Amino acid sequence: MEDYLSLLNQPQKEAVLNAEGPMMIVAGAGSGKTRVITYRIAHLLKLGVEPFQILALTFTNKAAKEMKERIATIVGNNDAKSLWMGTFHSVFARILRSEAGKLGFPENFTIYDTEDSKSLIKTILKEMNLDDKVYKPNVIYGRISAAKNNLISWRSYQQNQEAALHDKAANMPKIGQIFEAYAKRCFAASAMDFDDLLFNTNVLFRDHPETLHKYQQKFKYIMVDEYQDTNYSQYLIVKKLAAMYENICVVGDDAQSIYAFRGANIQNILNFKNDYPDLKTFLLEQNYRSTKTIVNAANSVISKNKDQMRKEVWTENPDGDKIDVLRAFSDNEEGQLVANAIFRTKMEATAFHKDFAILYRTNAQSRAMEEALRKMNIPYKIYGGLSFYQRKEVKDLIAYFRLTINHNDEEALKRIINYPGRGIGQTTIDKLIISAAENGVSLWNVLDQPKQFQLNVNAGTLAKLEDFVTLIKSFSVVASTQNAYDAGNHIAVHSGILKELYIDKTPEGVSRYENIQELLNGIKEFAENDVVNNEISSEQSLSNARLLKDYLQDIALLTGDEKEDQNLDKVSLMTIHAAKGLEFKYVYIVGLEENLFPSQMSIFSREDLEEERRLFYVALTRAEKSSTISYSTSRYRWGSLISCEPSRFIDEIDPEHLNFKFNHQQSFEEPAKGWFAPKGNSFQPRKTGNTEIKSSLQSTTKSVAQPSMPAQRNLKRISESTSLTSAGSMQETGDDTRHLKVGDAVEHLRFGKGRIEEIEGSGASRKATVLFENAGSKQLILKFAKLKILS
DNA sequence: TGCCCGGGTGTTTTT
DNA sequence: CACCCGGGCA
Repeated sequence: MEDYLSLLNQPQKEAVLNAEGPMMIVAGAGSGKTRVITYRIAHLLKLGVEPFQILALTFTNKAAKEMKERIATIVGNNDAKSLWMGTFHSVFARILRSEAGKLGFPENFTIYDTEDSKSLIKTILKEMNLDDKVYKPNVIYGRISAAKNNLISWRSYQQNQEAALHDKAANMPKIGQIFEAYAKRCFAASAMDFDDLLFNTNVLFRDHPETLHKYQQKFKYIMVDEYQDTNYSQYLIVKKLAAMYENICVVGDDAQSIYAFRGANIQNILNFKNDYPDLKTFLLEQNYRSTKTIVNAANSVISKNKDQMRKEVWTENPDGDKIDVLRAFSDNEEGQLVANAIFRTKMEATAFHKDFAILYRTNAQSRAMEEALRKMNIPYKIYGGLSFYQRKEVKDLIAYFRLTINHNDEEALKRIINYPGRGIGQTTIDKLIISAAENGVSLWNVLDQPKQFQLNVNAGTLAKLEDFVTLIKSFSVVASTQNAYDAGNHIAVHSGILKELYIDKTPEGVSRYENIQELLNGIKEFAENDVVNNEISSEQSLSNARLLKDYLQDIALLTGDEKEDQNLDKVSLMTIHAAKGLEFKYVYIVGLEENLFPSQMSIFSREDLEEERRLFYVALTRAEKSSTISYSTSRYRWGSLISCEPSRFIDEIDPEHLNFKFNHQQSFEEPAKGWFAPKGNSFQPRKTGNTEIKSSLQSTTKSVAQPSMPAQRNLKRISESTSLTSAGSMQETGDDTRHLKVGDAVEHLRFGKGRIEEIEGSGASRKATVLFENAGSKQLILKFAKLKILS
């Protein structure tokens, strides 16, 4: 710890030594940001600051964990553990727990994840008799989330002209009322969603100045990492907490702001100096990670952005290789090209698999990459996607835990009241929900005292409900008297979940059973660990055992598989967002196509496009030795083949850094001109061609094999493994409907004879409105409808 | 009450 | 294409 200053360059050193007052560290990509933060904390401790007086906020659990570990190696485990370091959400969830009473919440409140939130919204829509085709739960969730991130309560939302106009224009004028119902239901369920954790922290600090004061005094030194990604709600929390000492240090890079879509406000960092006139700014511009080629290429891209702080990232590292640009003719071929390149590079450079990463814009792109890697026996690991805690069986058991700890947890209750099946059907649940809503109480309240809340069910059902209540109550007793593992195990057994999964001997069922075992193992590990010491936690007042409720708090905000072994020698696959903060020797950025990267959602506004460009900047700068980019001229999207154009971002790289490699040995010949649909249009089916054969094969196999095939799963396997040479023509699936026009007579397998009234769309999404003689008017997607043409 | 089928819909990105 | 949902049927 003594000689850490010698490891730092001049601006880094200055930033580390500057302990007091407001400061901003603008850290270019690869400029040693984490090193500066960790050493700065070490330095504060050396100056005599107590670890529990330091608050360090990050955006991901991963970043927090990493930083804690690095600090531990410098200052030792004990000090590192006493630091208040974590994500915004986890730190303020912890504070909210100890202050919950002030907001009318119990200390054991539940944290709703996105799935819970959307499910609650759906329930509310049903109750309000709103069509979820018009009121899309996703959109509503987004609106409510955005409002909360801007500290707009449901009350102010309802009075907000702008919001009203927006919702009216979107044909959803009742979002304000849904918001209100949602907020009240969360409260009744003793639950907070992700945004509530920040929103309610703001409420706490606004309505309870003495509480705010307490934390202002406690946190003498505050650091915020990735400050460019803060939203208004987070911004205000930080500002209030720092108001007393103004020992606030924010670290970030405006060029790497990539979370505006979820409310992050890049202006927070661009305008930071307005809040603190005597702000000191430290610029970290020397890059230690990447080659000159990569640094300069990234600079040439980001210089196209208007909203940015002026800075010049540079490096003393060698020039390195140029950036290879690969072109493929299909998404599958793109996977092959990338897998081949990885294979070759690994051989030539004697590198490890873990030195490689494949980065993409959307998760859907991982499939083609996976397939190609698997074919070449290259081990890989996908980050993101469904995490362990989001699997159905894991969520089911955790729902039991949640309900055990917080009886009011509506989403947990709905999830398990009839799982495993105990004869409590949808009708009964609907009655429960209605009764609860009418009386303004939680579902549990109704369950617990059905007579008092006029629950109208027959005696048999009532007995089943009573059994369920008794079961959960018995779990609560166990959970408060036994440690987390014993309680968890007890619940897994007596809920019937373990048995249910044990009986299922399909591969999926076995895997589910194993997942439950793994979850229980995790709890065991947790229960056997020492209680972490911190002075606000309520844990101390209880015995030393770690209880189930402690476990729940621990995992509520975990997303990824945290305990993933970093030493596995595997190629990493992840979205660019997930790659932020990471580095790899060799990086492959795939899918550089217009409407994919940049995303089609972003190309209408400069701000959105600039965010995409920053995303590309982040991707490029992950690489140490080399970056490779690839694109495909066609790709499957929404089930149909579309043609693609290379991304504008390729053109934005200074061409002196690029090396176009367009050789094609391993795939089919370049198709003749006109094979693909003209620009922007969907691919028009033809009778020959790789992709077309494949899709008609699938429908053929399906219609032939269906009667004798028990499970759909088997069908899929067959269509995948059957040789392409056996492909049939399109005849069996219906006539060629490409020249179909209004007025034509057609026949449908199920609806019978009818006449075309209207045709819209093109390619795979081409739809026809058909008036059938007996079945009325239907809208059909021609690709799937299998119409027979009669006239 | 649970399964099968067809239709409809959706893809940014995450705590 | 893959997933979800609702309707129809056993």
